[in-house]
Amino acid sequence: MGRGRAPCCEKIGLKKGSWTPAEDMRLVAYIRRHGHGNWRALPKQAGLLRCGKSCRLRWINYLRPDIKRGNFTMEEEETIIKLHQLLGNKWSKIASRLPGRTDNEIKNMWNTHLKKRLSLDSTSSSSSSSISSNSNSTSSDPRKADSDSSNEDIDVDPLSCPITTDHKVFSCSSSSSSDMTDHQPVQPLSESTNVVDETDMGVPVGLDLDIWDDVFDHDSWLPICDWEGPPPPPPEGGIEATTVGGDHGESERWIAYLERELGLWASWGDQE
DNA sequence: AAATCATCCAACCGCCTGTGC
DNA sequence: CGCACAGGCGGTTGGATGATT
Repeated sequence: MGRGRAPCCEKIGLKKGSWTPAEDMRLVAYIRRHGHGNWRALPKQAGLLRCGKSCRLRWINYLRPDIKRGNFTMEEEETIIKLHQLLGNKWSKIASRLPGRTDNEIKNMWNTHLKKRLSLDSTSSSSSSSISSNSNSTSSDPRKADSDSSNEDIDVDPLSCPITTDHKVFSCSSSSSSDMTDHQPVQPLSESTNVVDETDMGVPVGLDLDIWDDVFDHDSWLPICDWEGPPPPPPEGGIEATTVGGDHGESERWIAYLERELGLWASWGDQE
């Protein structure tokens, strides 16, 4: 690209802006059923009036079941700072060392919190803080930082893989070049486990999806929270790594969680 | 209570890279 | 080898929300 390539999608008639819960559910349903082999073709096949890029971004940054949401821990922040020293603005590489965190999330975290914090640190203690000195050089102009020879060749993880914090961790069986945004495409569900129904609004039910660690007991996978009560708390504890094709109970629990997260619970209840 | 300002973060945009033909 | 395409990345934007006046 960069060679006069046409836009990734027809701009006309495609929706932009925030995603609605129904769109989210439709996207999740499609990906869990068919995988995402071709992002450009996906929205059409899934019946979404969205650009393929938009679908991909939404999936990676928000809908992927292995996303860890909630505040960054101190360990995570320190990890980001250290990795930024090494890698510069290579957010996807940094994200690959922080299981459950997306490059976008880390980038936002850096721009809104860590950069300020480091600049404050550097001014308050003008002594030789390697972090502040390095971050200054990299954050001012990331492209320069990228071309810096010290950052250039860090393709292989200079640290052990991955840097873990107190949360659930992905297996690191894949090669070092992979990262969180570069997982193998989600595999379609097998027919036997693939029970996807769609309501009139395209909301799937019976998906085989993963579940939050905080929401379900790890051994029994029974819900910890009261499902008849208020919605479950935000998944601050992170989510277990994906195991596509797990048992059906997982599906239902996950979809129940999604329904609540996306605010579809009430509307579904109305429909039934 | 209303207006204004500041902050956060989801999403978009444009460019780059990798791959197949 | 060159081209076209798709995926991916990083920078930026703008709406939403919270804080302050």
